[in-house]
Amino acid sequence: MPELPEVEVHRRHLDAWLAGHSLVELLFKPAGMLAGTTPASLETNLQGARFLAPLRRGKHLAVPVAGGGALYLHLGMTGHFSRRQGDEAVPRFQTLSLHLENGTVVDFTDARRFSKVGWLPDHDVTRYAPFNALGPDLLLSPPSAKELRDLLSRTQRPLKVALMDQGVVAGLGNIHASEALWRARIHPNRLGSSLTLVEARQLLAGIAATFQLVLQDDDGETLPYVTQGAPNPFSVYGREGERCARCRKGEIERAVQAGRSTFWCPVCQSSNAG
DNA sequence: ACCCGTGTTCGCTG
DNA sequence: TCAGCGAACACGGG
Repeated sequence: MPELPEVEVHRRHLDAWLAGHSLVELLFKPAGMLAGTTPASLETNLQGARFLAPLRRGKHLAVPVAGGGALYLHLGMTGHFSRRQGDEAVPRFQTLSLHLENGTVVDFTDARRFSKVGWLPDHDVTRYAPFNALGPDLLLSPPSAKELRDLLSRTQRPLKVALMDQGVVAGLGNIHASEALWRARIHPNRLGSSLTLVEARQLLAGIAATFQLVLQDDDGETLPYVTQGAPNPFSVYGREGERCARCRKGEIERAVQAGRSTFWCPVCQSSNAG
């Protein structure tokens, strides 16, 4: 369930579950593979591996292994990690299972199978694709307002679309891009090149706040996503036709940009809709 | 049965 | 070169 904050929650889980532990058995049902990785090469490289502290950049994860190299993971649309004891049933949608020396098993499940798994040849994963193509990580090393404005000023695309380009800034997906723009009171259709310094500052605050909604709510298992049957935790996402919770005047609108649904309040976010 | 979808990539067109 | 569009990937859920 992955945009940056959800992936960060998964990284914390992997840190608690994997770091310092060794692999005794690998079960792998090939889903998407990182270019250059084959199932056989992954199994060879992971044989008996001892895992170190996992790292995240944007929505990408890497778990370095003692002695060199790292397991690469991307959750796609529906990737999820869970943990069980070795004698418990294999979860539905399993794509990867890491059996550890302490008797626990860490499973990677992915119903929709858009996830990717791979092997990176070095601990310095940022040297390699896909890490080397990412813009600044919006949680770990967020740009300054000026840097963000400069990054966005290079494009004539709508802000919502530019913000989702992982090469511009890394971590925002379809939900949090709409949410952050709503918090910053900026219309999603504004061109990246039109963003002012003040607006860039508002946008950074909006991004931080929208991420915080997920990170502070981390109870270890459930993440606030709309598809879980829980009430929609978001302010505009999935709320087309509803009254804006902030101004109580606008009715949330929905439009498709770059093939993805964008939601916004036409009253709060009216600035130069362009 | 139909439509939608948290991500990413590729090909085509203007 | 850039931007926009549609499709593709594969499958569950409303």
